[in-house]
Amino acid sequence: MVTITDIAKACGVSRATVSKALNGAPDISRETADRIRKTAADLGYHPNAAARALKMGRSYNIGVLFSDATGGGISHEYFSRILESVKAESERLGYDITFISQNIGRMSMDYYEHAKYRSCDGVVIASADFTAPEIRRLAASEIPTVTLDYSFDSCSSVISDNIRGMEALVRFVHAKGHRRLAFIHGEITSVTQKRLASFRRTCAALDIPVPGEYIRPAVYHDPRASGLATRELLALAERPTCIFYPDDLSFLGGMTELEKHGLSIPKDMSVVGYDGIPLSQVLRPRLTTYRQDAEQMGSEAARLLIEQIENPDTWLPRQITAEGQLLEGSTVSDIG
Amino acid sequence: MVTITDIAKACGVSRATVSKALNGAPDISRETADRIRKTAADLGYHPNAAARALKMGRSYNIGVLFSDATGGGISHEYFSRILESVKAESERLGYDITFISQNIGRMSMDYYEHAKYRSCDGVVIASADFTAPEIRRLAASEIPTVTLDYSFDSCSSVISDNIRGMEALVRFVHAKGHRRLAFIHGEITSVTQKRLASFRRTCAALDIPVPGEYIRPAVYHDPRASGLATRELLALAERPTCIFYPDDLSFLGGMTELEKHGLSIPKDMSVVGYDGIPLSQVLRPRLTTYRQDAEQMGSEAARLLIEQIENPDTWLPRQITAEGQLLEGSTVSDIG
DNA sequence: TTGTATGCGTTATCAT
DNA sequence: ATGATAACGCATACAA
Repeated sequence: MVTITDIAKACGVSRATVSKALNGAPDISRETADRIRKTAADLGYHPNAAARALKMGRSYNIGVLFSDATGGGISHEYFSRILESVKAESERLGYDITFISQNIGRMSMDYYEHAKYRSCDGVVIASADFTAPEIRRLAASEIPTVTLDYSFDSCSSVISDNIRGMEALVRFVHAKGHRRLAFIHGEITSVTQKRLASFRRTCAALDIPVPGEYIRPAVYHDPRASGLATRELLALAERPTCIFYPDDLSFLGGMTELEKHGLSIPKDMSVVGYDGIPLSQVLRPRLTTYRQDAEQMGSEAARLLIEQIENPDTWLPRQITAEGQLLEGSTVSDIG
Repeated sequence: MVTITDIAKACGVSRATVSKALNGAPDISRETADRIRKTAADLGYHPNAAARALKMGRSYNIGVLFSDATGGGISHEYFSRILESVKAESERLGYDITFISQNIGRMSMDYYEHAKYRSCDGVVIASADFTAPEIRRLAASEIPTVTLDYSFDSCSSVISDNIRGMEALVRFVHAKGHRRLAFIHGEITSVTQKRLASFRRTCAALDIPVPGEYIRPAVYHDPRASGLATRELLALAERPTCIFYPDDLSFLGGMTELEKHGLSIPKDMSVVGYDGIPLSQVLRPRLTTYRQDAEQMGSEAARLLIEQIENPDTWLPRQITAEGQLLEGSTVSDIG
């Protein structure tokens, strides 16, 4: 490994001078600086992140938190796209990313401790149980933190606009003449609560009654659970005319169930999804759904975080809502 | 931040003693060790990874390489599942993972340099252009490296058994009576070459002729490209009776195109996919495909790498092939 | 069994 | 404009 000492020797200067030259300090002569930089390049020098982190207390490393337990695993398209754009934007701005977890090996630490252990300059909480004390501890700590799809008032956050997204879907379906809307929802999280509340509120505003039996619990990204909920809805004395699914993937479970009953979409039953993953748009009929802009959310989160890291004095928490977009497929019939 | 110095003061011993006690050195008395460990816990002590890495030359951090450019981005289900299991297994064994890339911020370094910069103990190359010089440099370096779906003879690797997988699919289709098989393939990579070679070889073994026009190029995970290829196949004077798609997701593009032509699956056209993602099994009809065990591959890769890191002396490169499994859906008609 | 001394690679302070 | 020196937190060879 080539270190500043090697460069110092090669150039016949002190290590201090090398360090300054490499970091563009103003008190080094033009020529010396150039000579040092050239030698560094020739020797293939690159700084040692550990030494730098130790000395400066800055690691240029940001932690990313996916608490898999909560069902928001990396392998779900929505989250993996967020991860990908957080990664891309962070790297563009000079930061690496490391996953933060609990229980690394046999030493147990919570998220906050793990982030400290790795000297993370900041943390992005992408998916987690935000009510858990370990998460709250991290969010309340001195480590700059940005949350996605949830907001603590002490942290910046990027929120997908679930309220408006759900409202747009309900209004669209209403405009097509539907008055019996069933809603299958995922695990109760703040996102779920927002969508459900928005669903109810919009229905109320449009004078659509929502019988209790039209609201069914299921699980995000679990076609089987939504298939089951679909079956229950179909068993009702008065069936809904349109079913809202927790997400696009879950809809596939419903699709199967509807086919089993010999019902065709949208002739016999209308459906809408949520997320707007690419898959939803290659299905036939194209799924009517609401697209969340995961890419934008990820890069926005990275930018917010790094801005805070680099300007701790002028920083104030900001909430950014990422607007989505209604994708008008062909799964809602016009029964007006 | 609480350091060993704080503990040393609190316990009235030297820093060295604390360090030894905490690392379970054999030459510290039972009681002192216990006392020190208790104080450490009370004070909420956790080691500083940077200091430790600097001193020991070991970071307990492994680099993961996803060269997005090559189409193997994190957001493709196959890769995100590999990532997830690499992450889980690494954490279980006491290692964090950090993404390795080129051009971090404005300083440009190649993969090898990036890994050195972060003192990675080892690297998993999950998806990359293995012919690129930067990749070869990394693989040939002194940094322990494990590759997925490609093997350098100096590195351990975990390979999905594409040869056997494709053979299984061809034999299955053949047994159903099909003799006109079309093959749509992804970008030319070593994986693609293996599948294509296996396809051709198995067809030859079964006396199935493969006209050149039945082999069509497309792009992995791109339904549109496969849709196009499908259209070309349908335009042929003599249509195939079964189409092999590059992967399950790509099949969706073909599905759309077949529907446009009023062809139903599998009555008018049989199809098979590859990957066996969950989606393929909730579609109706269920897709006939070959499941790659991404979870096993990821955790196997992590284990191989860490084994090498921790036993550099006894280590020898190993190639592990991960067996998959034919998922017999209902998209291949019996025309025997 | 415990303590002393040293250095990992870097940056920052203060002299020169 | 440049250099000597200390310090970041930790682990280890060696001394006691």
